[in-house]
Amino acid sequence: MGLRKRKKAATSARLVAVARQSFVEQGYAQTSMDELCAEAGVTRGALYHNFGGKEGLFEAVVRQIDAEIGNRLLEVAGKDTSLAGFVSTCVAYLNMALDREVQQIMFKDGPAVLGQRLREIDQEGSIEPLRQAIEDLQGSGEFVAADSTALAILINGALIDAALWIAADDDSERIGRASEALTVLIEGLAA
Amino acid sequence: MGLRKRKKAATSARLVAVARQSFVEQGYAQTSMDELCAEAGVTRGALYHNFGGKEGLFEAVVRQIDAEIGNRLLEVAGKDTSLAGFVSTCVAYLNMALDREVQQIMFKDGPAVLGQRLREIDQEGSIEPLRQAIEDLQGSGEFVAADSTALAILINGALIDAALWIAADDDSERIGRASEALTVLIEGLAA
DNA sequence: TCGTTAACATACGAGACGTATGTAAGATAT
DNA sequence: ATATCTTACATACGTCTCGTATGTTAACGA
Repeated sequence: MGLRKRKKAATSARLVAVARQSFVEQGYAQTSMDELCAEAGVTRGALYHNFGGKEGLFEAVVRQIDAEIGNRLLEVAGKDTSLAGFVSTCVAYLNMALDREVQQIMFKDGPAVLGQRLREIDQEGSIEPLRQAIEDLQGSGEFVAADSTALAILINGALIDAALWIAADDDSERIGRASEALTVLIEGLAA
Repeated sequence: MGLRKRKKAATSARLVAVARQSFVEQGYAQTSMDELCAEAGVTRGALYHNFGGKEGLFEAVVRQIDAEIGNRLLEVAGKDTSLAGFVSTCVAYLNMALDREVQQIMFKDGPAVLGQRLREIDQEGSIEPLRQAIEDLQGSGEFVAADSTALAILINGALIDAALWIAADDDSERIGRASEALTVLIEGLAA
C-alpha cells in the first residue's frame, strides 16, 4: 500500500475515532463538524473528501460498532450451540446493548440518521448471528419451528428495548428483572 | 373558555396538524420551521410562543399519536382478557406500528429527538396497557410468573422491530411470517 | 374606559452544512 | 530524472436554519 493510501487511512481513522466519541457524548445533531474536524486535526475538506459528509462519517462509525458487535456475537454463539448457549448469546448481546456508545449510536441516532440503511447494516452484524443460532437449534429439534428470521427480529427488538429500559434507570435493579423475563421468554420457545 | 384561549387552541392545533404531516413526510431534521409555519398560516413567533421551539412541537405530535395508540390498545385489550385476547391486542399493536406516521415519529425520529422523554411518554401510552393485560393473565394463572413490566418491555420492543422489518419490504409477505412468530412467542409464555 | 397582558409578528444574529475552488505532495509515464 | 497528472486535503463562500429580542395588536379585567 502506497504512502498516499496509508495517510488517507490514517486521517479516516482519526476522523472516525473522534466522531465516535463526539456522536456519543453530544449526539448526532449537536455535533459540529467544524469542531469535530478541529479535534481530529484536519479541516472539513478532509471530511467531505473521505466520507462525503456528516452522514457518511456517521455511517462509518455505525459500521465500526456493528462489526464489533457482530464479531463478539459470533464468538459467543460459536462456543455453545445448545439452548443454554443461545440464552448466553442473548445475554451477551444484552450486555453489549447496555453500552452507552451502542445505545446512542445504534438505537437513538441511528434510526433517525440512516433510516432504512441502518437495518441493512444491522442485518449482517446482529440479526444474522441470532438467526443462525436459532436455525441451528431448530435443526436439532430444540426450538419451535417458526420462521427463524422473524424470530431473530423479534428477539433483537426485545433485547434493544430491554437494554434501553435498563439503562434508563440509575439503580441497577432492572437488569435482574429483565434478564429473568428474557430467559423465560426464550425458554418458552424451546420445543 | 374565553376567546383568547380558543384562538390559542386553534393555532396550536393547526401547528400540530401541519407538523405531524411534515415530520412524517420529510423527517424531523429536514423539516424547516419557516415553511411549516407558513403552511400553518402563522409565523415562527406563534411556534415559539405555543411550544417553545421545534422540539416542543415535535413532542406535542408525539403525545398526540401516543394517546391515539394508548386509547386503541385499551379499547382492544378491554374486550377480551383471555390469552387469545392478549394475542389480539398484540396484533392490533403490530398493525398500528405498521403505520407510516407511527414508524417515522415514534420509532425513527422520536428516540433521537426526545431521547429519554420518549420512553416516559410511551410508558403511559403503550407499555402500561400491555403490562396491565399481562398482569391480568398472570392473575388468572394463564401466564408465566415473571416481572410484568419487563415482559411488557420485551414484547413492546419485539413488536416495534417486527413492524419496522415488515414495513421495510415491499411485498407484504413478511407480515404473515412475523405474525406467526409473534403468536408462537406469546403462546410460549402461557403457563 | 383604560391599563394590562396574552398572543403573535418582525427583525436580527449566530452557527452549521455543503460546495466550489485552490494547492501541494505523492504517483506515474517516458 | 523530469514533467505531468491526480489524489488528498485546505480555504473561502453562500445559503439555510434556528433561537431570541423586541415590537404590536387585540382581548381581558377593573
